[in-house]
Amino acid sequence: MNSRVAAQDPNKPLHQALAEFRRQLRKFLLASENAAFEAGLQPQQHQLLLAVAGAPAGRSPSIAYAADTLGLKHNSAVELVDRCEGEGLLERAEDSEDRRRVCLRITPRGRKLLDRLSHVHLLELNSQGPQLIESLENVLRNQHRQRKRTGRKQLG
Amino acid sequence: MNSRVAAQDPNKPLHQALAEFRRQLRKFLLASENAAFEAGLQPQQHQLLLAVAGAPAGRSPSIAYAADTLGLKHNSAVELVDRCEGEGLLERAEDSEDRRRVCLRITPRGRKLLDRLSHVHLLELNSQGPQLIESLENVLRNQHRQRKRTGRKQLG
DNA sequence: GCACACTATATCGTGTCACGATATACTTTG
DNA sequence: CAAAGTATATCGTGACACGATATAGTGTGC
Repeated sequence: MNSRVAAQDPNKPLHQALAEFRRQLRKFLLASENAAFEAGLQPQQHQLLLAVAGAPAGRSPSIAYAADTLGLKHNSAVELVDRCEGEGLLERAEDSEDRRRVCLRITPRGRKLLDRLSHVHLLELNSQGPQLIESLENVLRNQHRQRKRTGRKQLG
Repeated sequence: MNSRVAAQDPNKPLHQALAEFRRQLRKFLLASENAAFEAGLQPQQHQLLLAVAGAPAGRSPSIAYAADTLGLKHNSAVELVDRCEGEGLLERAEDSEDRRRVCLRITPRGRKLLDRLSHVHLLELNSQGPQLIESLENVLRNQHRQRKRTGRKQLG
């Protein structure tokens, strides 16, 4: 065995596929961050605006909602909102139903920036989305090959 | 005009679609980070291992390669390698062709952890990959609707 | 074979941000 | 209204990415 140079690591194809997928992911995320920077926002600020603007119809976008959506702890969300509010991107408003809650509302300025950013993202995804999908599908194709070696150890 | 409660923001469908896509993305990224933590690694350490293990055949994985792949500056990559090396996940080796370069090599321990993580990621993507793709395609569908309002301002 | 520009890696001080622990404000329940 | 539960806020800490800078190796012209 040990055909030629290869056969070094039977998991290599999987690692390569996953690495390529992450590469595509990062490419998009980097483009997104750059777009945010160019608009004068921190990436996280953009994400918060998007989360608030994209909140499902019936749901009032609170701090807790933001934390959940962005995968942050409550306190981190509070701080992020502080920063956004400080730059006039959004504002805290009273929640009519529960006065413990804060209802986040995007300012005209924030909305304008977000609209522009969303447009940029649409274009970006339109152009590199297919590659992203392909790299993901390529990972999944790997799974089939995996099955026949489930349980085996790599040769030590 | 102003039909019912809606019509508040003509960009809302786009924002919602993008927000949902980011939500899917974060779901995967969070799952990935958790998997890394459970293996005792920082997410970035996992990414570095994956990048090194998934390097294209001919390419020797240097610091610069790592920085480029992970979207980091050189110095940040150096620090990340320091941390990984400190935990015995990989080691610096001499590059035979260019002695300025460092050739990153995964240790047996690092490889074992990475193999396990890649397997977990494969399962994860197999189960939530389709949703990710769908949310992305849903964003792209939005683009068609966009065309007919290009250039118009939202009603003030 | 040495001065030069160029590239790769390393070090250090700084700033941002997420976090845990904790505090405060409001709601609900009894 | 007391107690328990939930939402938001504050503060100190730590991880990490960065810019600026330093060091080491490579290639070129002469």
